[in-house]
Amino acid sequence: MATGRTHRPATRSRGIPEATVARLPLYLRALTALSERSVPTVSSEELAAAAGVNSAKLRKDFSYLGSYGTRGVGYDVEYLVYQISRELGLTQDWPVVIVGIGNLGAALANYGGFASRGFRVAALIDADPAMAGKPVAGIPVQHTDDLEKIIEGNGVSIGVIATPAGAAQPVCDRLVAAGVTSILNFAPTVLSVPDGVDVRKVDLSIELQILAFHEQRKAGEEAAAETAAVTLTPKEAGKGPDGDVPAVMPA
Amino acid sequence: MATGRTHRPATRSRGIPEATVARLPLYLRALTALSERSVPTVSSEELAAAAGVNSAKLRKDFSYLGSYGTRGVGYDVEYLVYQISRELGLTQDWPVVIVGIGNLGAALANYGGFASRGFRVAALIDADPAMAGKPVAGIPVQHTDDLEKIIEGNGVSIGVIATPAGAAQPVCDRLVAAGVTSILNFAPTVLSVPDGVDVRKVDLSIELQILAFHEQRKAGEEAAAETAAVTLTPKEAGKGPDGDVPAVMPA
DNA sequence: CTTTGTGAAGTCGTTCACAGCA
DNA sequence: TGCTGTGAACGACTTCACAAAG
Repeated sequence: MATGRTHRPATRSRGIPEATVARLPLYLRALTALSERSVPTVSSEELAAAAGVNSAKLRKDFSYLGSYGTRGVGYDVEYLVYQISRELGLTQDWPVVIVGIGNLGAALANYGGFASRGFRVAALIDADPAMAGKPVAGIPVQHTDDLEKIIEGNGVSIGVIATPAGAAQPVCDRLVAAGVTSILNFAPTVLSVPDGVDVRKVDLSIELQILAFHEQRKAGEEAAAETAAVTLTPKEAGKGPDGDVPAVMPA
Repeated sequence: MATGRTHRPATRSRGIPEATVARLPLYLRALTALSERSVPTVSSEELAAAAGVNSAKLRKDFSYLGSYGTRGVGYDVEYLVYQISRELGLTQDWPVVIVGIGNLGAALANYGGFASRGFRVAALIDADPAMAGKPVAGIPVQHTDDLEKIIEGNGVSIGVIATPAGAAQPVCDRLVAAGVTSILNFAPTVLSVPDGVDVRKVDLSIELQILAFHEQRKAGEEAAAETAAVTLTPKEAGKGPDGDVPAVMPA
């Protein structure tokens, strides 16, 4: 997961498990596609396949929202779209600011997926005075000096941080002080925020590292299949599983 | 979390839980920062704070790797950096290709976090013939036609998909056929891949939707605190928790 | 007969709390 | 004494399997 929450003791929000909440957007996306193809109903089996989960999980997830299906038939697509949208709070408009208009910030500003789901890019903010006034994705970039004014003037409660790592915490502090209570962080840093503020992080490098781990493991398995138990029995080959002796030793 | 795996029955790789693997890059980042400041040792408490987790979890995580600490003292920073790097497979070089050089693809190509951790952008690939030859982040973009040649010629096993949703599955199929076994997917689609191929996805829109859910909940709680139990008892207020009556009704 | 909704069982992950070691 | 390493308790999430409903 390129993602994860920070802080906060995993409270069950309105009785809906966090894991379920994280899948609702997935179901919504699949349902929207069906809706566009004018499909009237889906079974849990079909929808689960489209969303990439198994059907038992999907039914359990939906059971937290209520009894929205019809036994022997399935789920009404339009109705489910509405219910999930409402549950996720997408029936209202969410003004969002993006701070840090580098490559990534510009990519985010141009990303179509925002607008389509109730999110509106209310402002782009950057610390570089040379950027000020320049339009990115049709929106003029504003200077960091006006951050508080922008947040308060637009009633923004969701902020996206796409600054370099060093700038992230100060920006975060200012966003929070100005009233932002949800932050999506793309900077490779741990942000500390007061209680009541949600932080979600996306870290590209972390995702790749997780893939590398599994990739390495695949390679190791192939090798192991060839050399098939030469010296050690597969089970219990000494404590700390060392490969080669490292150059550095512990104190 | 902006992330999540697709397919595959959550196999415990080399005995290390998936949840632990996902946190190793976090520890590594914190340790690298300490290393740059020439800090020789850290306690689980300090390191946990820097990584944004609690110390019990950190110790448990490390216990899966081996006994790398010293009781009464803590962990040797350099030694741990080495051990975690090795465990994640970062002591080797991972050539990576990025397919789809739009705003996001360009941002990824320019992202410094890759090179710093053993990942090397081996090639940039785009379907637009007009892009071919143009340098992005100092690397010339190549045309999709040569995808297989590029993958095989560079021994690439990790691919990043940053194409529009519609192009993602075909691109994925070609990557896999050419030998890629790990994919980082930024396109908002569920990719289907054969067994043995890992897919991780990053979906910006999904992250925002999860934030919106919690944001909405916060607003609801404030309102509830004011109107304090007017009509319904907090517990059991009828089955499906409806807000307003929807425009569409179920079949 | 088909497909949902859900208790019960099972699996995985986190936290506690303390024995063990330096 | 201080801090790690870890069994054991706990809690969250998933899967099973079937009763209930259309």
